[in-house]
Amino acid sequence: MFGLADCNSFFVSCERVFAPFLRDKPVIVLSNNDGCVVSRSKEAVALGIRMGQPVFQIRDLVKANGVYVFSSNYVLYGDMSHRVMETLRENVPSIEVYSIDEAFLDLRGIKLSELDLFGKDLAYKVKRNTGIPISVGISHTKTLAKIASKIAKKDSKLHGACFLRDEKDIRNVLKTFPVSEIWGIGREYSKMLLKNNIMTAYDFLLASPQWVKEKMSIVGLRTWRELHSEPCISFEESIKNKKQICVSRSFSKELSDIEELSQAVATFATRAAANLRRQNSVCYSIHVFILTNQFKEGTYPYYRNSIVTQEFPTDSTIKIVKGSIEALVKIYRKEYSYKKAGVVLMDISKKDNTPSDIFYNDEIQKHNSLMKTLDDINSRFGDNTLVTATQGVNKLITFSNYLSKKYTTSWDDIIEVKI
DNA sequence: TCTGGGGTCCTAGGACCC
DNA sequence: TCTGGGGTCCTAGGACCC
Repeated sequence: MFGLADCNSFFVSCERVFAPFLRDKPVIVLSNNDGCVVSRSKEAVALGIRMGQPVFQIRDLVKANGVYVFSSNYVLYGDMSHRVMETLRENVPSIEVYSIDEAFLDLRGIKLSELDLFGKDLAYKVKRNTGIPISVGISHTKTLAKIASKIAKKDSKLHGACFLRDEKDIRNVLKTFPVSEIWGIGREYSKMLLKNNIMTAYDFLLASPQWVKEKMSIVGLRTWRELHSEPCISFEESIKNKKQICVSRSFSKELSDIEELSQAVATFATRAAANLRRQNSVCYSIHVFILTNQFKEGTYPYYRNSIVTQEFPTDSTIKIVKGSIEALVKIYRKEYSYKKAGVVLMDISKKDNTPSDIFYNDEIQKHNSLMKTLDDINSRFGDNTLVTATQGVNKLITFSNYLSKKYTTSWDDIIEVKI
């Protein structure tokens, strides 16, 4: 049996832990730059606020209904996520962390007859230990467990957990479950299925496997089989290394100066390089992209990207910053103003697998020890203690006008809260 | 000038997830 | 005025090789 533990309105729930009066109030959390809605409380959903909706479209609604608004506080959410995962880990043989607010559960060793109660108890423990409400779904496959957790979320009588076991029960649930809400079926496939008169998960179940494969490739077929209780997606205990590492941001104002743009790109490159070293990998290619404001009327969006490939694979911030600036210079045109930029590291491999003679190279050895020192200092004294000269000392300008405190990780904020 | 059959690798684009 | 950021996988088509 597969379990799925899914935090309810995770970012909103994190804010509520430290501001309990927000319980039962409409609350939303915004994306970077306070651009879009990325988390909504039940009450906010009821007001018709959509996931991903741009904030400026709902200004009046927010004002009229006293919706509480937060900028995203990733330091807080990351720490709270960690706490939730710890409680899960203490209670099951192993977990697969699937995203910041979700984990699949390995339920080996728990009797079938006790699983439903076990799920409810797990939800209770997580709420008690962390303050975060979760929904637990349990069934024969990951896809069905996902559905079960959604059922648990919708029906408060289930007390946080739903166990889908018998074939007959599963079919009854699928009959009322919209096909568009199935894990693995997104907007495009939903449209196609609806056109073919497939509205519910049960309708999809009845489609022929040949038809599903023809229309949705083997990925769609896998979903179909999972709904038939045949496990196709396995439990992945270990965290896999990333095959590409991307750091990108929109700017709060448009940038046209190459100096400003270089500082931003150098900052992205620096973060990406640190992530690369954290997973003990090296990369060959550095991909940089820039784009103008795609929403501006009367102008064509300008998008350019370029890739710089290194002679030897590297994890050095210095080399990666240098490469990304080289790439930027190739695509930069001074007549445009840019709204967004990003750096993607590609052709990633494990550092240990790199032919060792490369690392006898003096220069690379120097970079290795320099990067180790840089990482040590930045982890002790904060991320921007040491930076490259290209990056400059100016912080990236982004909006976050509704930021809460770093309640769980910053001494200053903790002291302030106590007072 | 036209003519075959098979294989691999790479890339772009499209779908999906949170 | 204001529109997020970070990933994965699959497929089709082209280049290239023998």
